[in-house]
Amino acid sequence: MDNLQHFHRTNYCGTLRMEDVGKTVSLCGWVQRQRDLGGLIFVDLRDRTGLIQLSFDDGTDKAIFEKASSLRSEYVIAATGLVRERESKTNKIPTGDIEVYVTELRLLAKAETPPFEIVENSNANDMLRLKYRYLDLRRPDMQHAIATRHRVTKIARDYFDEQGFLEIETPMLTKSTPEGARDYLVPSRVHPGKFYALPQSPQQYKQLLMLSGFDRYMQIARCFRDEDLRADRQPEFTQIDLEMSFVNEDDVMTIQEGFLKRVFHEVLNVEVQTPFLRMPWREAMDRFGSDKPDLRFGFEIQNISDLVQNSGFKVFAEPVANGGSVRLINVNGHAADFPRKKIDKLAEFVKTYKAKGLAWARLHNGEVTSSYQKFLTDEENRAILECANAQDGDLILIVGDAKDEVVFASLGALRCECAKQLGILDPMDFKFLWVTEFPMFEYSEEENRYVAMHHPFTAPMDEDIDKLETDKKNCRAKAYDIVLNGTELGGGSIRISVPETQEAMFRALGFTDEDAMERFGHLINAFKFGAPPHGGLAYGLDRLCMLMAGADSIRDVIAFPKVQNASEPMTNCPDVVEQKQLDDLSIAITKLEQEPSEA
RNA sequence: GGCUCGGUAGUUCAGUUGGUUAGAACGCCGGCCUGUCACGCCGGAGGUCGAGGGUUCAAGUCCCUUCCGAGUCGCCA
Repeated sequence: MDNLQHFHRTNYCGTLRMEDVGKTVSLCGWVQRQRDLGGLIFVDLRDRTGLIQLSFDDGTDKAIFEKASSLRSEYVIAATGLVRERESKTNKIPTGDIEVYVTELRLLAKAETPPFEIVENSNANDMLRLKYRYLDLRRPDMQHAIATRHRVTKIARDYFDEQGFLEIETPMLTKSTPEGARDYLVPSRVHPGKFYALPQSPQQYKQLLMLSGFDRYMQIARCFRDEDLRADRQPEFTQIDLEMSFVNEDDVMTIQEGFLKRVFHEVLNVEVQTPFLRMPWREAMDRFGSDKPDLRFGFEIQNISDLVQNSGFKVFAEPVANGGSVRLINVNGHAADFPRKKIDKLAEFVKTYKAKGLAWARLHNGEVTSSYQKFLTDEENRAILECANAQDGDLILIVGDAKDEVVFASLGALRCECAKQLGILDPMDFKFLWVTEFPMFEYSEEENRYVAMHHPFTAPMDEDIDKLETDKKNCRAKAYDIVLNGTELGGGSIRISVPETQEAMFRALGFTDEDAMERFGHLINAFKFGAPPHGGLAYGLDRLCMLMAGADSIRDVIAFPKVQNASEPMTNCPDVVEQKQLDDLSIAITKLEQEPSEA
């Protein structure tokens, strides 16, 4: 094995071009592939910038030629040689017109055959990729995704610095919060039986920083939530966290639009139009059945409750009579794409969202077939199609339920599912939207009370302040989410800065004064000492990067992510610890996980 | 916790109504080869069909249990 003594890299592989012909260069990297033609050997050398071809022939020193002959995929080498034009140029990679004719070759490390090929667009399964994540990260698309993430955070720091924000770190060991997600707990050794919590977000600290007068704060903040995973949810994730003093909603949103415009321009060369569309939560629900609507396509929701409430068809009439509604979407122009079998699948799909069924009408070749028309009068049938603005070729999908939430959830998910199945979603078409005027509260069936939809420090809209305790259902918040292509990119609000309002909020949530003091005493006390009006926002950095990288999961933009059961296949954490460690922490294990059999 | 889909050479997959010795491609190993670039040609090795149990003369295939993964509902202030 060779070493690097007196060897100095002069260039990265993927950056060499025709104008470098004639130069002597020294390169380092991994062997992508070796092609031994007998008296002639080619080696594709890879580093983080790309590939370059090395060549060896009968003019090459014999020892070097033999060494080149022994090279295998993923061996680590260093080579010095002359950049020259290739004899035949068939390769379209950026360095495809040149090669390096090697005069010195050092073998720095051998490599076992990797469990999957180190190539772009690997189709190796996720588990295998994660078990050997360090190899997976060698692949060009992962290198690109991680580099993209770096650029996004770099631009965030630059942009917000220019806007007068200070980057300030907040603690990772904090106090457990009563509402919201489950906390990850950290036992205290010096306080037996007591625990820190890892932060779900730096929310309270950043508000206190406003109180301290820092005026504009930002942090690339790691956050932790002990909840089940999703394609866009990891137990630890990263926020671009921001807070500003002496601002209203407009001020916050305008600053953010500037940031997103710049990130998309600099990273993707995509020009984003500002200001973004703004839409009250109520309208988003009514039109799209979602608080994070994807605006890349139509299929908007129409309410047909009035048209069918008196019909003899119980499936339509009863939901309305019981306080719910009947609504439809028109998947216009796509009746032919949804034969009966596919509609049946969609009916199964909406059951996921607790819909009892799916009524439908297809307008195809001048004929109307539907699952419900025989139960309705001609007039009712006509009214429904009219309301849907139905033309020949359209597909109408109808859901009714005594609970509006079920209707919205079903149709909201259905319109996205249809668009997905139709393949009309362009990942490089970026449609931003601010969703505003969120409800302050949502009813928790589990807890039998109203809970804060955002968090308990969110300010109510000025005109709704008196509804805080009298009309929780209709009380709206100064809260806003930034939505991109059906994904919640971030959310924020103007915070409560008036102690009396904060007290009213705690009362509204059912906290006694003692509860509130015990849990948020530091904040309540602080606010007595002169709190500036303030508000902010936090982005899910992982989601932003995922959308920018065109990835399907935030795992693809996180170097070392966790799998669905919150474990990490490479290091095998979480894992048992030694009894001594538990004893130090005064912790006794009461329930042991069953030992899994070998998979 | 629920639902759906999946687990077969190193990898990605195929495997019929249950029926001979479980296949392909790529990768890997050996040999040949002076312009390849998904090099080519010849040869070879490689399998606890996730695990356990059951039905059967016979199970990769059918049944039960279980583990693992993906998606999703619940959950995620």
